[in-house]
Amino acid sequence: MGRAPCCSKVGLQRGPWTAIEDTLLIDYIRAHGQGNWRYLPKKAGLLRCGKSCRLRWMNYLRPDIKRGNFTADEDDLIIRLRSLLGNRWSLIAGRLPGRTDNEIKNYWNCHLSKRSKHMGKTPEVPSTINNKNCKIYKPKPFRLTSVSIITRNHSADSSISGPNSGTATAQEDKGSLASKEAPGVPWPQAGSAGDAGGVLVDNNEHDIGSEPSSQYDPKPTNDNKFEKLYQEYLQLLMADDNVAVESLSA
DNA sequence: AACACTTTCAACCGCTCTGAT
DNA sequence: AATCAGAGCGGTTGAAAGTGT
Repeated sequence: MGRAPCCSKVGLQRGPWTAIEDTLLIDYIRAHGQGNWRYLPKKAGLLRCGKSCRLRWMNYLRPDIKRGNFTADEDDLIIRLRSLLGNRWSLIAGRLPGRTDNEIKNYWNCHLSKRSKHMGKTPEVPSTINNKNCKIYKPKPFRLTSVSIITRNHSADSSISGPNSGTATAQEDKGSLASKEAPGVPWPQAGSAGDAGGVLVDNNEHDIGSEPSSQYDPKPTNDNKFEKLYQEYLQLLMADDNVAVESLSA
């Protein structure tokens, strides 16, 4: 499945972005919304490849990005989530409003990984996590299709993924900014599109969920069953500190 | 003040995914 | 079924900033 590079590097600007470039990108996205990254730079008058534009927007220019130091709570959450999810930074970012996967990844590499070592905790991901009646297998990341968007709060119409969800599908991205950041839909009330992962099994090791068959399996075999299990998984993830504690001490 | 070393983080790269044709 | 375009993810890089000597 060979394909050409995302852009011809000839004549394209690289390296740090200038204020003028930032302004061009912001203005364009404000007017036309994000998506179509391949053609966006041309239309916006930028000598950048689409990939570079997307990265700049996602990691730096987006209005909802939170700046400043990580709080102790965020530190704790990152450590716990990483112990559960591994280096799935986009999934982790989906649970930290205003933080980007890149930022969290950098923060982990610079601060938290060292701290974890100092504390004598092994940040490595356990193969399984025991909890009461079920285990959660280390989830494999997969991109979520529009079919499998499942919200954290069960609301029927809240299938709007947070703007922080780096795993939104191309289809979702083609929606306007306005639709994603609509008033009254405060991020992050809905589950991040990318954070649907994990497989639940019962104590007899029966797979009661749907083991993704490939690294990015987007299609649960049974939507209702999957949704129920996924909600359980989310509850465990969000509410049960023991999960993180056990996983760290495993 | 000047230099060396370390840390931080924005940006890039390569890969794999989904959806359309 | 095969191919391609568009997109997202995670690992890595390297320049700038910070710190120590």
